[in-house]
Amino acid sequence: MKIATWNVNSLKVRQQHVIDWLASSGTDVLCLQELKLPDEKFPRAELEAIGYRSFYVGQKTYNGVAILVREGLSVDESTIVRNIPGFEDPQQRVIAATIEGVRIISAYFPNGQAPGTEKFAYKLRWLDALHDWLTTEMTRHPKLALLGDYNIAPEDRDVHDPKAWEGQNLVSPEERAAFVRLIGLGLLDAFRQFEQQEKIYSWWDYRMMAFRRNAGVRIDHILLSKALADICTSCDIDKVPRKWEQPSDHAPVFAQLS
DNA sequence: ATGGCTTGCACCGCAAGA
Repeated sequence: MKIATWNVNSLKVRQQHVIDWLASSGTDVLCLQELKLPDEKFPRAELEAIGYRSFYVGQKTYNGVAILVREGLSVDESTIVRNIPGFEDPQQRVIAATIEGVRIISAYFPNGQAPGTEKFAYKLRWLDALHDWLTTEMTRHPKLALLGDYNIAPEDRDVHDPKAWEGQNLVSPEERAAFVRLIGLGLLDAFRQFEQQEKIYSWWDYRMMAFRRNAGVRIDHILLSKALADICTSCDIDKVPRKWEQPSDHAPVFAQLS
């Protein structure tokens, strides 16, 4: 099973990119973030036409997450969870589904704006709530994958210019500590389970020709429980869609399970 | 130098992203 995550920055604008990438990559399960559309505008029929079922929770203008599943894979509708249980939040950032016995979670972590702001405090509260919920999820589902836009670059090697970024949003000690706490639940960063080239990133600013300069950060991740990490044979970031016309500022991250 | 694009909303310039 090939699983992937992609922040599309508007599914309305990127609908054809998603369809093209699904076809070229052979992905079985694709987690999407930043749909930026309400549920009634989700392109369910268009994705069904190319052989994918959609599970999603959206809202107007902001946020919104989905899981696209190749037809033929077993999904029990009763396993679908939207949002973090017990965490009151009008922002739609989480959807989970059990697919072929694998717990798949698609998550759009808050951006946080900057340390010290109210949005940053919300990010930390949200990270706490995610951690607490995952504690239970991990015991219920030994085979668990947390995919999404984490808005956290875990280490300096995940940042093109660590000096310039030091202490800033996405790399601050508080955010990195939260990432380490997730790892502490028994999750492994799929990307780091393999030999990787240096300076591999998943997001580049639209401005300042950041992509051409490879001035990026690695903030989109696939975390796997031990049972899944044991059967994971590769994890990579596909930069190609970032070169397409009118691209998302994020590139898809994908992993092959057995 | 805190901008530089891109998107959505709404109809103009602003919020938000990271």
